[in-house]
Amino acid sequence: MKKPATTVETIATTCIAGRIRVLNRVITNLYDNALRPFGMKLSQGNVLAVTAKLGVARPAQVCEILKLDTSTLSRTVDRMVDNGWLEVVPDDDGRSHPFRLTDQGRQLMERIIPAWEKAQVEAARLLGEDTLRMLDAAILRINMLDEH
Amino acid sequence: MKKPATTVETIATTCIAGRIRVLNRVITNLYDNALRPFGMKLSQGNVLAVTAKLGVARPAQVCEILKLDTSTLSRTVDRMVDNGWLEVVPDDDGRSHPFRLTDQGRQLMERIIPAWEKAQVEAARLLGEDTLRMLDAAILRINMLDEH
DNA sequence: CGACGATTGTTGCGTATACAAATTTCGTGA
DNA sequence: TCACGAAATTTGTATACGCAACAATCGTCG
Repeated sequence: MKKPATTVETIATTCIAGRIRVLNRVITNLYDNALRPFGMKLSQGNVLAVTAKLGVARPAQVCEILKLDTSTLSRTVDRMVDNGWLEVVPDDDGRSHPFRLTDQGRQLMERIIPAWEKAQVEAARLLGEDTLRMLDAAILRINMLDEH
Repeated sequence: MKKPATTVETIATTCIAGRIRVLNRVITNLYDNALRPFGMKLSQGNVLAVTAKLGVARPAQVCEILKLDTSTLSRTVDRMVDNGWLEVVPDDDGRSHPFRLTDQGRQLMERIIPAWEKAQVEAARLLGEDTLRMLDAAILRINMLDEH
């Protein structure tokens, strides 16, 4: 039964969030480098992928899945519409602004797959199998909380 | 020996980086909320903590530890100097701009500890012990690469 | 000494991120 | 119907992040 006695000097190495952020930067840069030739970054790629899965996507729904603030997604979608990868579709409910992939967006997804797979292999090698299993578990737990 | 046959619809749920980013957003928000009463966000808290550990810190060194681009740190340090938490110290080598905590910065660190600990407990509960172990392992592997 | 390459940071620019506040539209109850 | 609260999204503002280009300083080799 030892009391940890946190000191400012120990926080740097023990902070869970700090270490997740380091991980995030390293891995994100890896994918961003892989996607750069296509003029696309991972954050937009994720939106594209989720939209591909949903068919027609409502912003709130995508934000729920990606745990993104709606204001963040709003501007990301703007850029992707400008790039010709997404298009807004009309909806009965005037408050809703659903969107979907354009043909160009779907073609881009297809073209990107090899680069994405390469980054995926690299990331898996870098992190190790155990880490990947734990990532699955962590995401599961996070998603469970929302449904509760 | 099955070929995975990646399709655009499956990428959303399998992308390692995408899931790490989700994790990062959830956990970062948790700590940012805890630190908000102190006018401080986690990203600055990490710089503060690393600086506390180093005593006198050189930018390149902090960037190496946090895997941050030097341009990002440069501007974060500016803000923290403006806030009175860091001070730049002179150096023989005119290229170097090392910095350290001010008294005010160290006092802030001390005051923050309870809130940080609370977030830390919450994050640990949310992620589970196994995930924390994987985080240790992942960071270790990442740091090993640099030394190689 | 003096030019040149290497080291160390900073600036310009565009995207990503979230909170707070504003906006638009919807549903409902008087 | 119309007024008001709820729901869905956008705007305003500030920080975080990285790449490319620039700036400043240092070492060294001739």
